[in-house]
Amino acid sequence: MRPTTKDLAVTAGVSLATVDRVLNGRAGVRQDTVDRVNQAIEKLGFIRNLVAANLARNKEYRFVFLLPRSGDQFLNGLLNRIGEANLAFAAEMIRTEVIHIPEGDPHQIATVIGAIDPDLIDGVAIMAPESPQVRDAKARLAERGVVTVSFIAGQITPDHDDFVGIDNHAAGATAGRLMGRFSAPAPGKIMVIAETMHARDSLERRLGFDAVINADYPHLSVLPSLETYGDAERTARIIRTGFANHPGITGVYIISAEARIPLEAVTRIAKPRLPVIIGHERTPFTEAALMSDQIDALITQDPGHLVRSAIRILRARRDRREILASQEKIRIEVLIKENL
Amino acid sequence: MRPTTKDLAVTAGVSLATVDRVLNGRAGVRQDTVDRVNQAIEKLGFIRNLVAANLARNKEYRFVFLLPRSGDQFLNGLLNRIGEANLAFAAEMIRTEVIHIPEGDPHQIATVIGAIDPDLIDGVAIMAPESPQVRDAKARLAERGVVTVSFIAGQITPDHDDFVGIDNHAAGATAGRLMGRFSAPAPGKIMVIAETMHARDSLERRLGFDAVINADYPHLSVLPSLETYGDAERTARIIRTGFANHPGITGVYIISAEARIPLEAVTRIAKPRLPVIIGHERTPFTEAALMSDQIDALITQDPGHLVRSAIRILRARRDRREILASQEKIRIEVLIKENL
DNA sequence: CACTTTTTGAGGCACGTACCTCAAGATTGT
DNA sequence: ACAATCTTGAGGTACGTGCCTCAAAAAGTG
Repeated sequence: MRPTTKDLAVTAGVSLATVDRVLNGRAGVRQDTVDRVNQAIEKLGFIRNLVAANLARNKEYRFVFLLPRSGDQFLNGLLNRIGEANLAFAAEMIRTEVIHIPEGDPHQIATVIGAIDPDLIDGVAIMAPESPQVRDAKARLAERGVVTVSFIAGQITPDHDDFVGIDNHAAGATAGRLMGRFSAPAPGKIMVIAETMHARDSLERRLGFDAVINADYPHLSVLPSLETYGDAERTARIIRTGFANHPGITGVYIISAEARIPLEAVTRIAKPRLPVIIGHERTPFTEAALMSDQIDALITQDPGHLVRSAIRILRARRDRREILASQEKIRIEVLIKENL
Repeated sequence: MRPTTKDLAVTAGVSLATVDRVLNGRAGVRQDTVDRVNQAIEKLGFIRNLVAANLARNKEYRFVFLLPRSGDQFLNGLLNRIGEANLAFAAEMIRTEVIHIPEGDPHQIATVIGAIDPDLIDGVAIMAPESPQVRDAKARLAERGVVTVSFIAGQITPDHDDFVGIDNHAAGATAGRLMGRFSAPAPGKIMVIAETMHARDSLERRLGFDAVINADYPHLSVLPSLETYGDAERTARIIRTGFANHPGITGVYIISAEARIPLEAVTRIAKPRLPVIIGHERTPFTEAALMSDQIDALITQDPGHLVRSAIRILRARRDRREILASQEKIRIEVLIKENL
């Protein structure tokens, strides 16, 4: 049988009350008594029964995902996964909700973060671009006892806050490697399309991409990034101009999470179909594009894994428990038609 | 607050005892009473508090992984992950152990499975090649109340048993696609190396691989599979012979989970380094090979995910609970240097 | 020494569910 | 209408831990 607090008490030669004081870090226990209890823990291999502990606390974990409002397919996928996770974790007394934050304005985002009530919320997963305001708001939240994680986007991890998401430099490098290997060994130009290059994520992906291409595929030249600002008309215009100005384009790399608008434009404009097209994230649209050979590869991160990982980390931090790092590492996945 | 059994009793107009009878499927309750309780469950959105339920049952889940004895790196990785999972799941009253089974002989494997004591073990994850003996042994185990999953290798999923692992046909097809795209658009021969082609996994991978190559890369021809039987000397010999007999080999596909022996032989024998080498599974050796450009891509399945998924499925089946399918789908991962 | 302060023990109630017993009520068959 | 059977209620104990109170013991103070 697993040792219980009772066994601990007997082994350490103290009472249950003292064991409880030590286990929960309450004051008023002499150091050598603390040591005796810890030795007993060691000796018996005692593991606190979280099941019972949570029951006794009658605790419910209340977590919030702060996500941008935009309704693109990647975000919709995330929302679905959060809904699923809410069901799956219900049996473990974890409840999650989503709060949508206005895009762009760091002050507004900081305001929303500041409005989190520590009495109602235990932890927050924040998906927001890096900014001093957000950083400060998170720090204040942490002081008030709410744990936070940076979700997909956001800060370079400071020590007191975990990051859930992929290494975007490596993701870009992965795209670069595939672009290089999929391309013919002949000169060609690569068009790069992003929603905006003001986001750290896009920048890092671009850097990773360029690093690989420049190092190993010098016959390919990467054009300056085109920015769509999420606007379909603008996208069509700049892509059309791009192809007009740069004959010899053999590949396209779509950096942003919403590949639909750029890919549709490229498919319409570039005839015949370019040798290599690579994008990011799995959505109903990109999946279909992969199946119908409109795109060659996708670099993705699993939204379900992202969501569950964020929840697990929030809970672990809340309980001041260690996390199983290998489980929480978000993989950069390569998707082609065959392993969809 | 979450509704409890007490709320259920009040809403349904019955006693706690009756609620308990319905919830746990005990006999002796009239159908319309059952319906009333179920309506109350529906109405309140009652979710059984597993935390409390497991505590009350004072149950410990005892699961076993039946793994081949062989000490290759992939298996070692699995063992490590099982150890980790054992720690991570300890707080949830789940204990796992590993039993090694003799390789090869279906009768012996069936004997080991038959020796599982239903009073000591709640569930078993079995990694063993398909065979009638094993199938029967699993069926008998199921009758005695032990849940099972096929782990990585094994049976085509019958209805009463889950499969944890990747679709090997798709995995082979993925390898084929990468081989095709990474290769120059010129005639070439592909050497295929497997430990044995008697295992269903290898066969399926080969079929998937061939399907893609034949369909889309007719300039490549895939040679008959070489079988190493895990023997280093034999491996070196047949590979040497292979290269001697077939000039114009431009790629190698290593099917089996243990890529070390074949890859070392290929690296030693094929000079200059072949244009494309593709293998399976992430191990310390293949990781290093990827980093040092001895191999171009790996098709992998995450051992940690495999182990945790098997455990979650065993627990869910044990509790007669549904699983979250999207979480348990094992992805076919593509690993290159950049997304290691 | 008496006195204060700190440390410890003993015990109890709570969390939500499982599982048990016993008796009372309802329903059935004759 | 009777007994036999089925169904339900009431109440209890248990799981392992958290958290509380009160008193007793130990340690430290002057």
